Amino acid sequence: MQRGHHQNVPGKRAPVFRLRLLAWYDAHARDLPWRKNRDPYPVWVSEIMLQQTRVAAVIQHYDDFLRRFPTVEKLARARQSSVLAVWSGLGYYRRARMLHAAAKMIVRELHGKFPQTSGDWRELPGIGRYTCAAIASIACDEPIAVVDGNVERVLSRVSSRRLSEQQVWHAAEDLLDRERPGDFNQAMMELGATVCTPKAPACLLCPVVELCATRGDLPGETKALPQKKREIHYALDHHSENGRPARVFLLQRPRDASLMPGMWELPEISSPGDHAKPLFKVKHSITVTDYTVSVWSSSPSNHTAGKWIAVRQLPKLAMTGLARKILRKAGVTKSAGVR
DNA sequence: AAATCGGGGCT
DNA sequence: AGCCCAGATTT
Repeated sequence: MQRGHHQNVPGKRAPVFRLRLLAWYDAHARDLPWRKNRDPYPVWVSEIMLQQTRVAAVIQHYDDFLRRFPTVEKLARARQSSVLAVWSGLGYYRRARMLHAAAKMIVRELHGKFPQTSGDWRELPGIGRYTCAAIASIACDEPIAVVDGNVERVLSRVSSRRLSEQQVWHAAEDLLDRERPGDFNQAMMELGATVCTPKAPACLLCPVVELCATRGDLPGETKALPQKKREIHYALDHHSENGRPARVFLLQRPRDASLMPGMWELPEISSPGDHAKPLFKVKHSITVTDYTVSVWSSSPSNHTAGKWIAVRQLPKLAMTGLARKILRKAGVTKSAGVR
């Protein structure tokens, strides 16, 4: 009887939780591009893009990606470099390679038919415990719960306990609305992203505040990763024709580099040399390092390796996000919308 | 279990 | 200047 410790939202209150959460979601769900339908392909693409990536960042790439690769067949037929070019700036480029590999598997091995269960989705590269459940609940209506950073935070606040990974998944499964699993999962994440935020949660706006044990406090510890700082210098060299940028000198990263292998970037220079001032500076953070980037005007004679790339080709080139940012800021390329 | 993989936006 | 995000894979 008093064994109810293991229940996070007590069983009797779980139906109320579902009702209020879904009613809130029906009224407040953000109008996101991947919520236009429940077709497996766009849902799958969105879930891969959303791995460890904020909604706002995904929105900037999602429509471009689907325009370029409207079907799994088109994606499977594409070159990897084309896929990476559209992915450029989104980060975690392994996701793009695995998405591409999975598309080939779906076309060649599954004859273009998408998996219909979370277990079958799980077999594909780039799809782990979270993603297979997210896709299957949304696109296949399979009653399976997801746990991401949002869900974990919501559930630990609601229960006022720090839960092991096993416990979180169990709690999410208990709470799941089995009639509308896809909406329920998205509602949990939406609540975490927009109301039950890491800091300063908006409990006054929360549909389940009355069922919440903490109402804002988060039990347990936070893990702090040390963020290193580095300065780095790049050489920017470009030709102009008719007063417009025509070609730019770029370098391809080694194919076997662990970080962004095979992608194009500006040549790095060890020191600024005699130049008094860089063209400009930008800030950029990758993995655990915050870079202060200085961009220097440079003459061709300094270059040994690398290639002159036509500016018109740049949108189709697998460039690093930093290179894209620099070229945009330098006025070599226009704003992000160019295809 | 821990390390690795991008990048950016908010506090 | 931290923090941390609709995680998966490798070691």
